[in-house]
Amino acid sequence: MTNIRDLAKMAGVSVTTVSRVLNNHPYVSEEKRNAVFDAIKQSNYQQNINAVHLSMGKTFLIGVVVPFIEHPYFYLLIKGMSVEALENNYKLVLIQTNYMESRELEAMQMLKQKQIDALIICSRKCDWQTIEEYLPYGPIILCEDTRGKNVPSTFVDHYKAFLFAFDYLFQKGHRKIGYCIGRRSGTNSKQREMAFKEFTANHHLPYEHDYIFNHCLHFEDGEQVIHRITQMIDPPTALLVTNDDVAAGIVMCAQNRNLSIPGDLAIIGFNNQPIAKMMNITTIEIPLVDIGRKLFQHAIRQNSKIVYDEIPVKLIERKTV
Amino acid sequence: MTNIRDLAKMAGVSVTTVSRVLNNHPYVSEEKRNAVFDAIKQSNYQQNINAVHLSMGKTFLIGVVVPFIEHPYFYLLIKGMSVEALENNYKLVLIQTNYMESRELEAMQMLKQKQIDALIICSRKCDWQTIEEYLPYGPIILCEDTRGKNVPSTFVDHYKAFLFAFDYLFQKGHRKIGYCIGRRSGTNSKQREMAFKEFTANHHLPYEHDYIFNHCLHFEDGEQVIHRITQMIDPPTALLVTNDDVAAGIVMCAQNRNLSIPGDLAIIGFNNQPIAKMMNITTIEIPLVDIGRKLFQHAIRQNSKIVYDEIPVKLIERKTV
DNA sequence: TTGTAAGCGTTATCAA
DNA sequence: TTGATAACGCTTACAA
Repeated sequence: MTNIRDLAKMAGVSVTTVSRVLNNHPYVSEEKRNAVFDAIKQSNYQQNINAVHLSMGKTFLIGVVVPFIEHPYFYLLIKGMSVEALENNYKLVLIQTNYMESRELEAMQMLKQKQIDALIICSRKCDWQTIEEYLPYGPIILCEDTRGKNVPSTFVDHYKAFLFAFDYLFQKGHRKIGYCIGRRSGTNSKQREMAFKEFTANHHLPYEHDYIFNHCLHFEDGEQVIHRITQMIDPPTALLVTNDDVAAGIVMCAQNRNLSIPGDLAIIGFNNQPIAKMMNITTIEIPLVDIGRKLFQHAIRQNSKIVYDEIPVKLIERKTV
Repeated sequence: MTNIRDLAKMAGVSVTTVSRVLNNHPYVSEEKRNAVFDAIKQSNYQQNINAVHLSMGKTFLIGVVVPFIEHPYFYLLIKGMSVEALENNYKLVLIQTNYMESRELEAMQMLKQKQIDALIICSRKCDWQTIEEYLPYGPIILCEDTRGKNVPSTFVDHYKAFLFAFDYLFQKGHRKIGYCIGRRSGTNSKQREMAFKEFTANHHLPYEHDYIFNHCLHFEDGEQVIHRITQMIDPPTALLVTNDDVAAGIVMCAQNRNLSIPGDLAIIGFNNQPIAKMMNITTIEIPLVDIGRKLFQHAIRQNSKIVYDEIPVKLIERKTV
């Protein structure tokens, strides 16, 4: 492997001059520039990017922490980041945690070790304190409401969104409303639970634990929901479902069981994924790809001013309410 | 930032000794080892991993080329790779190409520049020659049949799989069989087309171009398929669908249009995704997560012997044929 | 406009 | 068991 020094020798110039040519810096005579180019061609030279990184203290790598990838919430976020990464000449390093804290720590370790320039945490298990501990080592961006904390974020106010959706259903006459989430202990889900408490309290409705359906991630999880509902003595008449795949699964299963939607059960999905459009599911649009892009932009932003980027959501009325 | 030299000074030992302690090498007295540990604690020292990489000529990063991530074929492959990456202490660098050749080249450039130790190409646009050109710079692994070529791979013989599925449908009495694919120009789809030609020729059936449905990637694409079929004068009576999401979409749409499945239209999906089980779709199981793992193993395998890793598939009979 | 030389933070060789 | 010191391949003051 020929290196920059060999190149300099071949071209009869200094290493600095080669470096200037390589990086398109000014102050190189046409003559020498060409000499360098010739040498590059002859030698089939290739920069060792690690050396560049070591020298510059930067890798153009952004770490992305996700629990898993096989879920629209995460792969749509990643999709958005990918677009932005491409445009800014960065690459994404994927860190799949499966919600194991040790892997989240590993990711932060990478930041500390300077293997990545910044870290985007899409969802986490670890506590706030841990994150703060790693803050000095580089930008950490979160996809959750961090207002009041010293970490930039792009997020949806799920408390607000849920309250809005509950009210909408209430106006439509529903009094027994439940919801489906992926992971009860998540930060976002805690906000949703707060909204649920607030809503039921405001309207003097009972706070029904049974109306909360956990572990709803994919289309096929809709089956469990319908199954449980049909077994209930006093089932909910409306459901907020935090992703459209699950909503679609619910709608499909309901059909098979002759449960009328929205007659017997009203459904509001989330995300406005293509499947919601196709199946005519009323949904709350969350621009996940866009959120991914913005998360990434935070990650590479130079100015150290912390930005909390709340993303508004929008109700798309279709046929399931 | 304190570095290894500072550490050496603090501990009153040489840089070499510090390095030995850091890497758990033998030949360090307990006394000096402890001195180093103390220094590490006091200084809050953190290795700069880029320096390590430069020195070792290795990054423990594996590049993964996918056109996009929001598709089970790709996210399940990635999922498998992630598992393996974790176990072997590697990280995955995601390169989303959207089938732009320039991005594929960029990925191979990363290999040449030694930013990644190996490259896994899950699907590609570029031609074979381009890949061969980059072969000298590091391991490139493909997820397609590379037998006879000098590149390791893990793959499904889609020619064989299709032929098998066609025969199965033929035995069930079908004479008008079509299929749905994601991208007609892909290597795998070309194999499938060959199988289709072979099958129709063998059984003296007409080779119907109309029976090939392109651009079928997601659940919602099933709608188009059903739409086109209902418009046909002489529609197929059975369909091979290269992914279960699309198969599910087809089944669901058919229900809505009072098309009986399998009465009017038999369906065989691919992958055996959870949705296929839930919707009782007959499918050809392809262990994508496993394939992802094996692809990764090739990528980090030391021995230079080229391995072609054909993965067998399995018919899962359910209710759509 | 050019070049020398000092980093960047490690690992690895070799002599002691 | 230890430690100088030379790589690794690049960028960037600073001097000329």
